[in-house]
Amino acid sequence: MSGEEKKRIPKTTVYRLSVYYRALSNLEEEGVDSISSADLSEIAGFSAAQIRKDLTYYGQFGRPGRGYVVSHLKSQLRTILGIDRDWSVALVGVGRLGRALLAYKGFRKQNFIIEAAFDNDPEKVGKEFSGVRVYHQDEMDKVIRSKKIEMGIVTVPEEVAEIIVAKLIDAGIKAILSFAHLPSIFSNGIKVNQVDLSIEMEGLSYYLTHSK
Amino acid sequence: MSGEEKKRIPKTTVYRLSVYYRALSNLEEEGVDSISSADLSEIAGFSAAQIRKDLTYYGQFGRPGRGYVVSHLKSQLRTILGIDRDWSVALVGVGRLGRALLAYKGFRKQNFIIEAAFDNDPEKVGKEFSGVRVYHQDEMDKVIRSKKIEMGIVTVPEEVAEIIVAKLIDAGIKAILSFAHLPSIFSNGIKVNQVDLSIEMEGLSYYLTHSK
DNA sequence: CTTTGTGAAGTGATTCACAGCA
DNA sequence: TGCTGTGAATCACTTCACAAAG
Repeated sequence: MSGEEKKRIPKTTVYRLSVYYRALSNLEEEGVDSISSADLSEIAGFSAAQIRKDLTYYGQFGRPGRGYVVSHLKSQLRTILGIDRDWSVALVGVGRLGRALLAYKGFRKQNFIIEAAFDNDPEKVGKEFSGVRVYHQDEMDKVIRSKKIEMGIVTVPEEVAEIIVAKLIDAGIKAILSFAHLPSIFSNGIKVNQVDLSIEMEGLSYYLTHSK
Repeated sequence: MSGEEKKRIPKTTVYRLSVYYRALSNLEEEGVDSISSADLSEIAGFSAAQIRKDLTYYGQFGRPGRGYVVSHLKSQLRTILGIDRDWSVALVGVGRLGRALLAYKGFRKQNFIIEAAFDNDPEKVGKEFSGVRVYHQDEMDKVIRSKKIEMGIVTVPEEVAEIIVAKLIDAGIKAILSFAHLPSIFSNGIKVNQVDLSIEMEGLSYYLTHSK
């Protein structure tokens, strides 16, 4: 009754917002405090009209004759993109790649906080890697629910990836980043992001990672 | 004079072909040898008409009344997607994440062969990790050219990522997968894939990884 | 004068629906 | 009968162009 949508937002708009966000972050570091859609267009690689249209789906952030205030627009985009808060994450599979990702600072920088890791190797259970405690896989459901974890990173061998993903979904997780191949479809509306090197060169071009 | 295009192929078609390819791989493992666009639609999550349209941009692979032969279509897609041959890859930054990726078997499975690694730490130069020789970063240009390497994986700290990417481009590399944040635009027509955790949940949805 | 925000126009992508083949 | 391949129709997205605001 109340939540009425105004306009149809194109599917690719949110992706472009993330590009604008990154461009603005760079501009802010360079000390630029205001920018026009025309100038942002040069940096972000989308047309000025496109940028203005994308932004006005969410509000009026600019001022005619002046352009957009970098810090203000950036913070608006943080809210729109949902990166204005922390996301709690669990990592399953504390192998070589798993441990590297636990140590990888990039996640934390983007407000993804890894709260727990899981493995079925008794050697690893109870230990900490990069400050993250490893639990046994049997405890997945319990720990994920009690810590209210929202997202899972899957770095287990391909053979078991599908089972792990099913377990994560059962535990109520809302998004998954998988480094193993998975069947394309999980029905429950869960998004599985698959990190999967594909090709983006010589005229060929498809997404290296995609989401369904 | 000779290379005349027939039809305009939508930008997202190639991405969808990669989804079809993965679905077909699973079907082949399950012993399915023939499938209709309607059934593939169920698995791949795109409409049957969409699937037929996408495929006919590249040829006529099906038979009326019968559908598509899984093994045949799969091999056609391999060719279209450019994954019917090996791609030679260099990895720059033999840190924790770099070594994990060197050990990661997923790349080789997709015909990405890591031919060389680079680091500026004298301790690492000359050593091998997972069978890959580490060279000094000063040798990047020479090694990449002599081994005819086409793609680079960047796992260096964020501060130097931009310089490394510039060097790779100078060395003639055609595609880059970067785990560090980078400015949005590299002009030379090089594709930079940035692995960059973003959000794909609760109505929010943008690409975890994107390419420009 | 500069630049936003936005309806209208134009372009591009998807779905429809069916002729034709197996 | 079953299903592909494809023009035509529909739907979605982007660009144009300009009124209004600073």
